[in-house]
Formats: sequence, C-alpha cells, structure tokens
Amino acid sequence: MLSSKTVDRERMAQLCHALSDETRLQLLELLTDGEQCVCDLTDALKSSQSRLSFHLKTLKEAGLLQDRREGRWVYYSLEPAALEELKELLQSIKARNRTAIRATQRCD
Amino acid sequence: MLSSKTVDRERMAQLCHALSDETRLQLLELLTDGEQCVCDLTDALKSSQSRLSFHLKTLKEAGLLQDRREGRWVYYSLEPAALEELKELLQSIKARNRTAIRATQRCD
DNA sequence: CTTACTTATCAATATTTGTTGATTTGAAGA
DNA sequence: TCTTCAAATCAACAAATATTGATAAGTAAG
Repeated sequence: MLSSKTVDRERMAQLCHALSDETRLQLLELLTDGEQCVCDLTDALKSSQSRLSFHLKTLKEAGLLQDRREGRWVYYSLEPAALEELKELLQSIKARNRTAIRATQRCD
Repeated sequence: MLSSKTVDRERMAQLCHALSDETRLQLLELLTDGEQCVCDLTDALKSSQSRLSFHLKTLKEAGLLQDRREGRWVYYSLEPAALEELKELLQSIKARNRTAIRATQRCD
C-alpha cells in the first residue's frame, strides 16, 4: 500500500519540477494574459518551436496547462487549479510544522 | 536593469527546484517534527551521510532550512518563511491570471 | 493530390543534477 | 597530542533533463 503522504510527495515533486525552470515560468507568465498559440509563444520568447514544445509538454503533464486545437493552431492556457493544489500542499507542510512538538532533541 | 519579474522568476525557480526532489521533501517532512541532526536524518531515511548532506545543502541554499552547530552535531530546522514566500509567488501568478483580459486571440 | 503551415516527436548531443566512496574539517575526549 | 566521531567536501561516475536540427503528423487551401 502506498501512503497518501508518498502520493502527495510524488505529486508535489512533479509540480515543483515543472515550476523549477525559468523558461517554463515565463511561459506561465505569458499565459496569465490569456490563452495563446505556440507561434505567439515562440515569438514572445524568441525561442525555437521544438524547445518550447518540450517545455509546454512538461507543464501540461504536470497539469499546469491545458491545450486546445483549433485548425492548424494549438492554444495553451493556464489550469489555475494546479497552482491552487500546490498552495495547498505547501500549506499542509506548514500546518504540520505549526502543530509539531518542538522538543529539542540531543544526539549525545 | 533587471526587472523584479526576472528576479522573482529566478527565486521561484530556485525554491521550486529545491522542492522538486522526493528525498528533499522527505527531509522537510521529518523536520516538521522539530530540528534534527544529520545523524537522525540518515537513520530515518536509511541513506548515506554524503547524499543527505548534498540535499540538505540544496535546501539550505534555497533558504528552506537553517542549521546550527552544537558540538559535533549540526542541527537542521525549517525556515517556514521560505514556504510562505513561495505561496506568495504562486499567489501573484494566480492574481495576474484572475485580472487578465481574457481576449481569445486568433492566429489567422 | 500537392503544397504550405503549425506543432509534435525523435535521435543525437550537451548540460545539469544526483550518487558513491574517499578524504577533509572541526569538535570533543582520552 | 592522538583518537574518535559528525558532517562537509571532493572527484569520479551515473542518471536525468534540456537543446538542437531533422522529420513526421495533422490541417487547410490551391
């Protein structure tokens, strides 16, 4: 059996990994202005298509983005629930900390 | 001049990178019970000293942990302000998103 | 059907990150 | 001082991630 703590940890690592790269954070920032197609994003970041495709995939697999095809174009947009999810995971660490017995242990 | 957005992005990437590894998340969880020395952590995680030393350093450099030497031992503890900082960075992305003009652009 | 256009995928390579075992540093006690 | 113990650092290696350029897949239009 896999404890829920383990699952949370795995999920948290996945979310944080997706957010640990400056290019990906820039993509998220651009998408806060609303959904955009890949060609707009490559223009904005002056970056190659395949490179952004890779990062967009990483963000999408972490649940941070949605995509939608419309004709030739694929539009990406934020999935704000994932940011909320991370906030809650952070909160759960903080909450644990607040209630922890702060017994200062010694090793001697 | 470096925009504050760039700085935030760098900082956010650093924090998220530190939190993107399951071993490091486990260390944080252990430390929610209060400060612990490295030997306790190696016992708990059944992991080598140099391996944990590496991960503890990563967490400390991201500002997520403090350390304190006491005789032969070094005690690590959480720095909850860093978790709060990340929550705020997340919040700022979400806030931007909420107020964004959601004009659906077309590429044609 | 052919061409052009947008995006995804792939293989090769480069770069970054993590692990291991050995050594070093620093503190305490004999 | 010499020894022991805890932790940090280092060098060598392994594994994971990212980048690049080329190709493939999907769509639309002539």
